[in-house]
Amino acid sequence: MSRPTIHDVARVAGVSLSTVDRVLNDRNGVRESTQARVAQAMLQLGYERNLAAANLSRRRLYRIRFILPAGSNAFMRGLEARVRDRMATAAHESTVIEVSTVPPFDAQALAAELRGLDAEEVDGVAVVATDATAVRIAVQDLRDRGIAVVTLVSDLPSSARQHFIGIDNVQAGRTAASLLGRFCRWRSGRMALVAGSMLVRDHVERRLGFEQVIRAEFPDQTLSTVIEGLDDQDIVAERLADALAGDPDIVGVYSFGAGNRGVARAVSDLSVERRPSVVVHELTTFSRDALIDNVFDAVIHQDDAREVEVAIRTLRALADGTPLDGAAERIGVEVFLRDNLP
Amino acid sequence: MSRPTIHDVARVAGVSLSTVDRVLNDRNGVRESTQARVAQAMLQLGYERNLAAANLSRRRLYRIRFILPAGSNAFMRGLEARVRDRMATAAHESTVIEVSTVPPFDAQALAAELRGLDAEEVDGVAVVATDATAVRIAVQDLRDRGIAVVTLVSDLPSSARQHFIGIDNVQAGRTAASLLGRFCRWRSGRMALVAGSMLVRDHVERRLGFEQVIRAEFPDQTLSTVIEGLDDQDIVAERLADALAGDPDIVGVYSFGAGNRGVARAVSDLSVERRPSVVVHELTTFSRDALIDNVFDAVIHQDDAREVEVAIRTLRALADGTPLDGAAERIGVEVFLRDNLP
DNA sequence: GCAAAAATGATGTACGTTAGTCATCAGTGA
DNA sequence: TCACTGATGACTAACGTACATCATTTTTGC
Repeated sequence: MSRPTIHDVARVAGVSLSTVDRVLNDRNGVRESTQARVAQAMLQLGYERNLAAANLSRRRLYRIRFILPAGSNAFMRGLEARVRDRMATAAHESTVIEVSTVPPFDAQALAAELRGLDAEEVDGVAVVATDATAVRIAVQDLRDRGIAVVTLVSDLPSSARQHFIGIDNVQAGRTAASLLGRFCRWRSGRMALVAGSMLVRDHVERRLGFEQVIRAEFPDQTLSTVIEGLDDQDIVAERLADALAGDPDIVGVYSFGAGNRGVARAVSDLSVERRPSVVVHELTTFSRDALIDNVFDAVIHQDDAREVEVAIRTLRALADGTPLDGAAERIGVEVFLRDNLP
Repeated sequence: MSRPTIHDVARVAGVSLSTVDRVLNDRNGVRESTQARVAQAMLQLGYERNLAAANLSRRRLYRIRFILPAGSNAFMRGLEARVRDRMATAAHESTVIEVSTVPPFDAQALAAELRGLDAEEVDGVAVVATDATAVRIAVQDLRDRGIAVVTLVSDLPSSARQHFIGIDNVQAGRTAASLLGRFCRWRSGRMALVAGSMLVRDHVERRLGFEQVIRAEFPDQTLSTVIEGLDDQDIVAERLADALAGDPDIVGVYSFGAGNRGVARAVSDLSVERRPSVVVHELTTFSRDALIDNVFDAVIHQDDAREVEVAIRTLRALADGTPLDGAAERIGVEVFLRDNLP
């Protein structure tokens, strides 16, 4: 009928409620043989603890900390906004969310912030990682202190983080190439790449993926050198305009850093026939408009609201040892054209 | 500090717990003036009922019924599998999921099934709607009896259903056109359309969206007549092969019904240079492989697992009158290329 | 001003679990 | 046999809410 309770388990195992409780919350002072009996009863009944009741009783709070880079990066500020949007709802689910920001690209600052976290105050951390050894050590330390850690948006490979929540950037680059390659299949030429800074791992990966696919599958297309736009729209506009002016064979542009406005300016200056196909990253009000105006052809996107949601769910699941469905929580590389905009 | 409880509300309003309870669960026998005092206290404290505790106390079960078309439609069987996958997890969230199937395209049978639902046994229904008046009436009737209704995958416009959970099929068609138009921008020709049956609303909408965009934005491309494949791969293969043989100018194929295998067979027979760009619907193991083999260029997809998830969340929210975030629950038109496959 | 009716309070039990205290009992070693 | 230890049981209060019962107060109609 309805789900079995600890009472049922106690009855079936022939022990008292207290003993079941002792086993369940593995407190000490239970003989192995009776532990086994209780475990057997649970198995037999298919007992599963009622988390809602348990949390009510122990007044559990899930305390989650998001650590994001400070600064003017539009994506990060959007992400922070999503986190803050989520706070109110989280309260209903007895989870307290806090956000802190650290100087971007500063591994020491990030490591220090992580070190400052206390297991008495935080159950889990979602961190936009800067890839450095100091950070890896800090993460390991957090785990040792019993704090769950997931990386968000930007991963920290071969560290002690329990999950990575974000897109596969190589795949993103491949997807862009797959699109641009097809867009330009019947007019071959050169593909221009616009990066933010090649010092950022994400950008390196996107480029890698892009070049892989263009080389392997679209041999008619050649790659021009990478334009470093430093995530600044004016610099992007200027350098890309130069490139386009200097090379009339550029039929495709893939911009995988910030500075979409700069890309749009440089492209719009060209006559419609000479315009390259353009793929950029991150759907924003601006890139959205550019899609609608047919200045951009496609936008590669990661759903930040979903990333936040998944981070919270993952950390909660880690906190109470619940299994979670990896496939369902996957963050995919999304493709937006002007016609499937949300 | 922590969230206020009914005790706090009672204290602040200067009434007893019983009275707060009466107001909260609007039982009768409370003077308007004191109702107002209690409401005022709640407002002042920002009281919000602890759903977990309430549900525990009243042993609430959310009873949800999915009603899907029977038959061999692969998408529907996949959807059903997703629902069944979700059942186990749902038990932990005190929700009981049931599935029933009805003969496809049979409005009377569906209406009868809906009529047979009892509010004593079901709180909410997620139904893949067949578009007919009988069904509309049955839905209105369900609502009158206090049962929540959402439509899934296929909508029932201007009915009493509270939400539609699925993709916008016009948008899906537009997206396909946007892709194919770009894929074939530099080699203009004819676009072939492969439908299942034009009697199904979804297919009509997809075609509509597709033609809109091709006409408006890709005037170089012309549309060939629609091939009706009747969702049968052999028929699709034969008719499409005929069309391709008869018209060497076909540069793009958009198939928006079932029968992807047939599309693949017809296309694969052509030499690589003569092959059109191909966009189809629904990511399955087959269409996935076809993407990888470069037989299909893109797949338009709706995430069935997500649809199930959202349906459950929506019905639960409707059951306890919680607001829900429309934007977050939106089902988007997804685009898959061989390089962003999950 | 009185009885009847309506509104409110007081109290207890329940939901399934956590967590504590204290008592009991069996087995241990000396 | 004694004192001691470890395992177990019995009981209680609590988490925040729902719901029922009965007693008490206030309001209403006359």
